[in-house]
Amino acid sequence: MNDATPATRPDQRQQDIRHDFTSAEPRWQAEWEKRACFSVPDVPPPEARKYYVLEMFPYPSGKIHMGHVRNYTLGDVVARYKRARGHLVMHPMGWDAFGLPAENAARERGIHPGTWTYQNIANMRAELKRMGLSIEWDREFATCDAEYYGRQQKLFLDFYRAGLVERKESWVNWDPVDGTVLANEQVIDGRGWRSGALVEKKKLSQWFFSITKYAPDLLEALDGLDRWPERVKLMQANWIGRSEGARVRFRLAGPVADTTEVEVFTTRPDTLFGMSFLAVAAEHPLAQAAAARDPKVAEFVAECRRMGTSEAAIEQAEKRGCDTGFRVAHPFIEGATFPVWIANFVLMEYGTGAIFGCPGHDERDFEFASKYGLAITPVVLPPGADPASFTLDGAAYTDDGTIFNSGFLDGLDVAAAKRRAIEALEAKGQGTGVVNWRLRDWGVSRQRYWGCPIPFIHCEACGVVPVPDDQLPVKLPEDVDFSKPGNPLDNHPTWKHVACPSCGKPARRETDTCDTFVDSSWYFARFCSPRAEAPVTKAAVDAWLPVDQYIGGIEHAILHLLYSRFFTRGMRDTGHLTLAEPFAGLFTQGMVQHESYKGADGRWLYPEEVEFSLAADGTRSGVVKGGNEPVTIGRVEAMSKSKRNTVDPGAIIDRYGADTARWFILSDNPPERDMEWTESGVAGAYRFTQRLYRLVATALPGLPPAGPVPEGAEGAKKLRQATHRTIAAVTEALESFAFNVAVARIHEFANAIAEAGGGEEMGAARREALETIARLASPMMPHLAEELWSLLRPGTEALVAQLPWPEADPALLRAETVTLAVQVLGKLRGTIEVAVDADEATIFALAEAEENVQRSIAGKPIRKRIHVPGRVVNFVV
RNA sequence: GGGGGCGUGGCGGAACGGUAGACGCAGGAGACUUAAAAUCUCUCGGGCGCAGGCCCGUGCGGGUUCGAGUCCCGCCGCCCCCA
Repeated sequence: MNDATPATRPDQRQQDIRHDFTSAEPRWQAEWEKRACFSVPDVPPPEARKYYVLEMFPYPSGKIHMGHVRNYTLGDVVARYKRARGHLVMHPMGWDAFGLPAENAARERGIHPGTWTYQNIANMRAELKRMGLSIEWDREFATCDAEYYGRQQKLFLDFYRAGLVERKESWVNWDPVDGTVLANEQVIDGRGWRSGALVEKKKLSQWFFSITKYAPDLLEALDGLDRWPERVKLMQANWIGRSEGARVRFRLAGPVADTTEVEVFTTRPDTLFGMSFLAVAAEHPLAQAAAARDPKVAEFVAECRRMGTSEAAIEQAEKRGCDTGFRVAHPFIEGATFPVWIANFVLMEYGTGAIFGCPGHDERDFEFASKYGLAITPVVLPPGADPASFTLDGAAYTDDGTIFNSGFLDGLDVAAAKRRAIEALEAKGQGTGVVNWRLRDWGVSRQRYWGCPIPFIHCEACGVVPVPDDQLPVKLPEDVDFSKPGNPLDNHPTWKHVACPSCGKPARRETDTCDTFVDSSWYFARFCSPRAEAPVTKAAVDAWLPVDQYIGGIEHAILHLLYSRFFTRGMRDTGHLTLAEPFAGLFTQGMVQHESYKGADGRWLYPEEVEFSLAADGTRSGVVKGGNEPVTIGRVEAMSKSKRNTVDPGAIIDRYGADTARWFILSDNPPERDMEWTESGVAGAYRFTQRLYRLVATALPGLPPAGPVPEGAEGAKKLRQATHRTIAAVTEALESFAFNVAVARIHEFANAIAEAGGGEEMGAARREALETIARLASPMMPHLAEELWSLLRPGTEALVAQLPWPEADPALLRAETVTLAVQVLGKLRGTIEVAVDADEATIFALAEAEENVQRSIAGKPIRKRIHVPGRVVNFVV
């Protein structure tokens, strides 16, 4: 290769050798489909090693975006790799198809939500298919299919019968103009996002899944999820929010109406002796009682109500309070009483709506007590502090220490004092140790059309009656009117009027539909037997679940995953399946980002509207294409339609092909991080696909037929070692999701093949190398791999998609010699080449003799010799 | 405010406590072209030196170690989650 022959200009000829991805990619996609390469049975044979790969299914917005490309490429690499490793791989795809955008389209453009959704699905399916994903499309479904949501209704009813569903009153955001309930994110500055009307709080009867029943298990089981990212588990644990503490009953010094006690929840019963006040929420009965007899208190209570009630708002708001005039007795200190205040930072929804204040060891209490001149008594002594002289220095002390000023708790540490205090409370009958949870029950009622109808009927005589199983599915009506405000299901003239299944009298259908998080909480189970009569087939889910590798965005780290974990438990307890954890392995990918561009007038520009140029000093600038309007190159940020910094996957595939898009997306950086989509990066990936093709195509005439590789010349052995080391390295990289490293190793291997040249004696080793590189690249560039394979093995039956993964020959992984770094005092002074089995004395002698090492030692005595086999020699002088 | 994570060339990033910067992108020089594209070769952290080579360098300051990007302590900055 290096002995150039200018007269014939070999590269001139080579330039015409090009991989025509435009025809090749659809051809191989058709071939995979024809051979049903990716099909698996609902119930795998007992000897099969099953592997379930799943990416979070998309919302059918109409077009795929780069985030989808990244997500599905990652999953496809795993699926193809695991298949090659001999697993029976299930890799399905479906659509998270219910939700508000379809109703918005209906309102704005008069198109039916169903029509809009199924059109979008058709578009997106075609786009996904162009990516060459190894998906079993026969398992496809959309959550808006009656075949799907009907089974969901069956699960809903089973959960109801198992006591996992309840109906209770709850506050909602009500838009009085649109006549709809708004999600929190639809309320902007207290106004409805569409109508701009002031949102009101309204109490409605709503459906709830009793997720809190599983709170302890949902928390504890996180420990067993060893292939989940730690931070996701941490986020879930925080969300579930277990806190240990005590309920303490304080006797009122004088009864208030019929009330003689106030119950408080606290996580710090160890600090009870540091109490200086008791505080209740504005909605608390005691606050109401105080308000009733004192207009000033009433005014304060009303003020609290107007304030935001989110935890964040409360954290930031100034701590304010108002004395009720009531007093409570201390459970431990005989004869001591403390004032009862109303405080704006106490929440009625959390715990009991009342707290006891210990300003010495709680920051909020400290702030409150300081402001209103309430007593501050320290009862926890920091390590090393002197109890006689210790004072709090302008802040609460919240860390561990030794209890003092606390009677029978004195001398204990915080944890021990909590236990003792609870024992004492229980002995006196004034309290109990309890566990409190932050997790609330899951409200699933939505007052919308495009969702799964909740299968109940309201009867005046019989109350809430479940729809009998044989009347499922409760289908959405087709003829709906979106011109009126409110829920179209409720507005529908006939749909909701039905006979009560119990007494037969006229009754009314439930018009609420399910939160779309319900739809995505069990789709992974339905994929195992997507056409089954029951929601799932037990033999299928028991065999296929859990999902071995689940891949999706970090934005679903809490809700979707938690709800799915809940649903799986619910399905277990209603006999549908037998496991608790649906996702054994979880991988969360980063976002796809791009530079953003603005025109001279500040309008956002699409990347394809900008023409770039490079100045002599390396700075890049841009102008609007076809003119000279200057462009401001902005930050690299998440692709978004509003900033127009998007790249259309369809256009990329048109121009470079799916393999190039996949290769670039994998090569740029580790998949858990945010990646930057760059035009030059894609171009580089494209160059590599062509280079690989050329490497194979030009070598082809000189290759011997396929067969065993003989022991060859020295050069051949080097190439064979590179081949087998690359197999080992790529395998390891794929196993650990280091796809960018796998790509780098394949690049290096391509360089090694090119450098090895094409001498006659190299033939068999060269064939082995080229066949191997095609196969190693196949999970990432499946079409090109097939194309290369068909060149290398014309007429062969098997596709790369059907071949087993290459095996590295251990004999070729071993090296005869190894390069050791030689350091003097930890600084690199040279390297030596030694036989792998050389003894230490030989190695030290050789290292010491090295010219540059000699100079560094400079005749000084060597005090210590360190040898790390295969790595380094270090002399201490 | 609490919790978690991350800081390595111009850029994305490699690196079981053991030769920092693999691989790619961008850049530079050259070859082939009338030219461009494509392709190929060389170069590419900073400084000193004709060179052999030397010094500095993984956010900053300490520490542990024969040896620290990696481990420990304290800062600074950025990101995420819960508020």
